[in-house]
Amino acid sequence: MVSASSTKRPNLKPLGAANRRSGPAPELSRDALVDHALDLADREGLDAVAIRRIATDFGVTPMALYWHVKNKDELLDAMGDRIFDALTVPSADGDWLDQVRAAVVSLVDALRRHPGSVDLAMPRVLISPPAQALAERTLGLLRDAGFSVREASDLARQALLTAMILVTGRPGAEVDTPEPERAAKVQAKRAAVATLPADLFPNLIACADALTDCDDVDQYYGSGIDLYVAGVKELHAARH
Amino acid sequence: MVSASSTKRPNLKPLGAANRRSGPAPELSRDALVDHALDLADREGLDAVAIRRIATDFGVTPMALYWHVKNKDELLDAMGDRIFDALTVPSADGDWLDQVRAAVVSLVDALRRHPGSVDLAMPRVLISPPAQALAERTLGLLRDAGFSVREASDLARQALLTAMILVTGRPGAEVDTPEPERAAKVQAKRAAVATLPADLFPNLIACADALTDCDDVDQYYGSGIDLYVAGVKELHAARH
DNA sequence: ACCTGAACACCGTTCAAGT
DNA sequence: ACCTGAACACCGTTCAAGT
Repeated sequence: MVSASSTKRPNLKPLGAANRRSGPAPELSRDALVDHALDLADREGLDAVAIRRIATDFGVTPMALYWHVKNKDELLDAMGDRIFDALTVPSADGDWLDQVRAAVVSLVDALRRHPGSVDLAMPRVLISPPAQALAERTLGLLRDAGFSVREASDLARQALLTAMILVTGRPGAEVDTPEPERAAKVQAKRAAVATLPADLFPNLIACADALTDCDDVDQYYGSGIDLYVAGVKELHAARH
Repeated sequence: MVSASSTKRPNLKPLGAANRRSGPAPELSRDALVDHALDLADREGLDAVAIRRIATDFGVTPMALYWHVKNKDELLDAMGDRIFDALTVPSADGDWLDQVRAAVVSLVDALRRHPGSVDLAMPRVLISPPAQALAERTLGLLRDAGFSVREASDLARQALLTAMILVTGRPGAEVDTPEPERAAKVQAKRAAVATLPADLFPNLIACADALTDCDDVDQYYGSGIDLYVAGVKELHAARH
């Protein structure tokens, strides 16, 4: 019952562990590594996911990580896989278009949990089992609706891309920048628009606030998904 | 008519300049810097855009770059702006929906020229003058068609995101990975799919090739843009 | 105006060695 | 099985100094 890592600590630094905020610095393990990396990416951006940085967060030397993970790429891949682990394949009832919508919704929901690591999802979508399951379902829906292999593939890919881009490109969610300078960037954009001649750029000026911020997050995702589903519907209708 | 930089070269390395492939290593200047950085990103990915790396490409010390550019962020911003410089605002004739399509096409065409730097575009879209012009036009079209400020803003943003994602996510265009390992990654994906039970994943198996490669690039972009335009059309029709 | 030298605080990774 | 020490080749950036 002795608290882990209280014994046998070399007398180097004051403590070495949890000196970063929000870091309880738990037992080192592959899972703990991936979890911490995902958290880090969400809080400070993907660039903050550094072997050395994570090592000090765990109170350990950088090389310790190489026991649990082959190299940084493998860590990144594991993060991508972990994102899809939260994926739930929706139940198969309702209109086929509703089911397509449900698939995109579940994709968006999974990605929203780790906005800082969304870019890691694409390369793993054909490898992660839950993602494979959802892909199979979606492709089946599209194929049954009459789309060709090429069309269904393109539409399914677009579904993932849409979900990714909604999360990544959400205004007000620049994940990699801490509050002080994030506000400065938004300010810079609005300022750049504000100096424009009002007679030449009436619409841009009118939409500046709507473009740089996002009052209702759920309706933002809703309308993004609506656009995709509406596109699929229209393309399907145009096939006759 | 003496060739530039042939005089007064310190006797350090053999030559120091153009030792990287494809590098004529021209006169150092802000424009040359940005051009080279864009090329680098297209050939080897955005990570290859490093101050020190670029410096050696120009045959110069890293600190020399800081005269032409405040820091790396400013270089990245300049790259984003340069992408939009190739943007042509399409002529204003035809159906409003055709004009919306033309706007997306021109966006895609600009982004396709620098696939490695597409991610730098989003933060500059409200700051780059050509992008402002296209945004104004697009927002005007959508507003005139009856969409609200919020709707028009979301749709216009989605247009940019769609263009970005089409270029970024194009199968067979993993920009950051040189040929040897790129083929290996595609192979890994297809292998992962191939080992799946054929009775449970018929569609995924049937679509594996279509998902991992892109035979006809122009039709790929065409159908991606079609989906967006069809979505806008359907959303517009649903407003009555 | 334009560039260098030296220095600092980072980064990923390998390899041999410790327990 | 799990971690460390030392080393290597990178990275962005600052500051004082050169021409």
